[in-house]
Amino acid sequence: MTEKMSRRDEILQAALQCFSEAGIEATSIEMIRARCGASIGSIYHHHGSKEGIVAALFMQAMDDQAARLLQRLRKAADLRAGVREMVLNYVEWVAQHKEWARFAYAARAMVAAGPQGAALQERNRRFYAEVQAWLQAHGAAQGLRPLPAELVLPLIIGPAESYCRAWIGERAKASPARYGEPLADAAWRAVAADAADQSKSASSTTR
Amino acid sequence: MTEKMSRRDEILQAALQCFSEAGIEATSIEMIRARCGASIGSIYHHHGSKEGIVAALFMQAMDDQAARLLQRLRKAADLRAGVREMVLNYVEWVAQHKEWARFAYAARAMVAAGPQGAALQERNRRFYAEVQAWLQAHGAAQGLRPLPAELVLPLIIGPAESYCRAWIGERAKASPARYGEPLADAAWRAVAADAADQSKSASSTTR
Amino acid sequence: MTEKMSRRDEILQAALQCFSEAGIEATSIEMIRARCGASIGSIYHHHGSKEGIVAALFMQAMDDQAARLLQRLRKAADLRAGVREMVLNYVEWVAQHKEWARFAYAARAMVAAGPQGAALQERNRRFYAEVQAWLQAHGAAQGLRPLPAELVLPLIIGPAESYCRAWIGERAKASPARYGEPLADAAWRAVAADAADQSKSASSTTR
Amino acid sequence: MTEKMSRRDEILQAALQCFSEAGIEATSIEMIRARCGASIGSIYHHHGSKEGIVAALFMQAMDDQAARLLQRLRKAADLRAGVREMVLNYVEWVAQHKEWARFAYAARAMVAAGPQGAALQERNRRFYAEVQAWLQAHGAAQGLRPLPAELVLPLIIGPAESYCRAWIGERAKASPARYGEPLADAAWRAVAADAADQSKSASSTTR
DNA sequence: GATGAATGAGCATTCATTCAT
DNA sequence: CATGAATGAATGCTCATTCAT
Repeated sequence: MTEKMSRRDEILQAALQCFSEAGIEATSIEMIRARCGASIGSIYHHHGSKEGIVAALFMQAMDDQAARLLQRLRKAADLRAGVREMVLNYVEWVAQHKEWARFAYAARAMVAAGPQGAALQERNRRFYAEVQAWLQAHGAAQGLRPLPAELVLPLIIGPAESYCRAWIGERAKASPARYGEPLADAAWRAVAADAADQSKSASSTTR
Repeated sequence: MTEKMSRRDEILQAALQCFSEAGIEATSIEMIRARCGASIGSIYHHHGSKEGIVAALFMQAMDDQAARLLQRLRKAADLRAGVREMVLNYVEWVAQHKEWARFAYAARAMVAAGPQGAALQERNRRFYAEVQAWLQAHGAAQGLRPLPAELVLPLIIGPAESYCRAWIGERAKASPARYGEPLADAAWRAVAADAADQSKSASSTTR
Repeated sequence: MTEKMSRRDEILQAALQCFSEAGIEATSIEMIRARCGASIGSIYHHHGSKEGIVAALFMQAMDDQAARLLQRLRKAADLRAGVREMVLNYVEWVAQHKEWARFAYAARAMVAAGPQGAALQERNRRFYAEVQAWLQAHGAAQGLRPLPAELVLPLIIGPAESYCRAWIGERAKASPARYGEPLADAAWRAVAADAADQSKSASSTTR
Repeated sequence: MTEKMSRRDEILQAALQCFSEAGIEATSIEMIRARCGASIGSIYHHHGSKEGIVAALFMQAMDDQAARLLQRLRKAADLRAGVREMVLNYVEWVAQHKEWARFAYAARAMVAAGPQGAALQERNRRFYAEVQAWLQAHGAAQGLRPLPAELVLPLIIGPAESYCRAWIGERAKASPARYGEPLADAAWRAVAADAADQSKSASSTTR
């Protein structure tokens, strides 16, 4: 399994480790080369530039996270379960990919400002649309309190993200995976419609 | 007002603008020099290194934000009001200091990893202790639901931070200041004890 | 001859000329680059640092001098001839390589204090051991007066070195090569056993 | 005694320690300032430039050494005693002033190349003239073997200098002061007229 | 005599990238 | 596809020196 990785992916993995240890800017191509054993020329052949490596790793991270979420949403019964999956998926992904997550937090601004910025924007647009579609299809109109659209995801993911950043930065000890449930509960309380309506909407998403 | 600024502070202001426009790594000392008119030697005389400039600006940001919050907390009547002030202070500070906030988000990891890392940690420790003390003094034991301590601040600030980061990164349009109330409400719902207990504890916090 | 020199050696030759003309500290990488036509990157590619250039040049000088001496010693018939070769080899090498010698006098302290210091010490240890072995094999026990071991080489080479330094520093006019014989005679008088024993030991060293 | 040192001399002593520890080029004015407590302005007031400090320290060293030698020569009975004093004075001075000696070896080239170069040359000329005069006055014409003038001092001092340099560079362990007598004996053998004449000339310097 | 903020030319070194083999 | 020598612009930083107070 691990034995068969393409040269291209070996380079990405070496780069990820370097980025995580030293930071993106402080990592030189030479450091990546020393780690994966490839030649400088080979690295450029496969990725074009340092920025290309960063963008590829970042896009892979976003895609991996999104694919897992959409899969989990498909199995979620109702709105509350869906919100729960969003939070759990987030904390579990970060907990399972600490280095990759550290890199992703640091790389977003860089990728957004680079030549892949437009592609990233488009990717995000599509992903958010899918999530919105799922929410609407599961009764968001009644189940969620009326909120500015751009506030919904921050309310759901914000606390999880905030804790994960603290964990990544060694300012919090416990793995985010341990706090999935309380974070999911809080997310639901943050966005759910008033208590009176919640039981109704949660039980009958079709209406 | 602007007329009377020390050479030291002129340098910091010029650096902040450069950092915000080009990013910290992409800003050279020469760019800062060109902006504030000081000599390279003077910059080093006052700040020692580029890292020293970053650390000074970051510490000032943290201190400014913390000082404002502690002042507002002094006027907050009860637990709910205190939580609200935390959120409002956060979004308002970011809205009023967009460049400084952008810089702060980018600089934290750098400062934490640098020679000022220990000083930052100690500063944070003291600040969190003050906030915790305020919360305890205002009935957190009954008014807040039982939660891991390291989760409380992420739950309160997380959504605000998440939205602010989106705004800073031009992924959200409206000023965070406009969403203070809904974010404060959500924060309260995330951490408040169950409705039944809330009225009790809220009324009993005043003494 | 000059046509076929590796880029690495071209850089060393250019550096030697710069060091000799301006001094080691006063020579900048840019000066070396201008002289040999290589790029800055190429210089660093081949030598790692300015200190690396100095160390390489110094080690080459020591090796060149040592190799020549050991070759001459092989042809020396007896103890007196060997001492004579040591002195002659020293003054002739300096006379033939004035720039290299000037550099070597200036560089020793620097190399000894640098990362190559240990390598230099080991190299010297081996060289002195070879010389001592030659002396012992040629009857040093009887032919030389009893002297502290660490005094033998200073007694033999000291006057030659002292004069060479004066010549290099333009405080003496005549080429050291012209004074080989009187310096060799003096060296022998300095270390040879008393006259009565000298003839004996000198005649018995041949086998 | 030590309590009463002029600010000027305090600076020189601090500079000497810095030079000895870090090397002349690697010592900055700031390092000297930190060591002696004077201000940068004060250092420049007293010595004009870094080169001025080096020149002052070097000239003091030469003067100190020369004054001590001339005093000892006044008490020397004959030629051999004079040669002995030259060697003993040299090794004892170095042994007693290790830092100063280390500095002097490193500084000579620098001072000779600087604006004080002419002054140094003139100083040396006068000193050598005095030594030559003493030698002539004590029968050098008969007592010393016929040698090129520029070889006499290297022959006398060379071995001592060579050993002292090794000691300063930590390549020899024993204090040069311990080897005064063997070095003085060797010096005499190196320059003295043939054995037959030696007793004569040594016993009757006036003829 | 003393002070130390200000100056700015100059330096060693790094590093992403290219390209001939 | 792979290699690694070559490139050279750009950077953070040092440090001797000046000068107004």
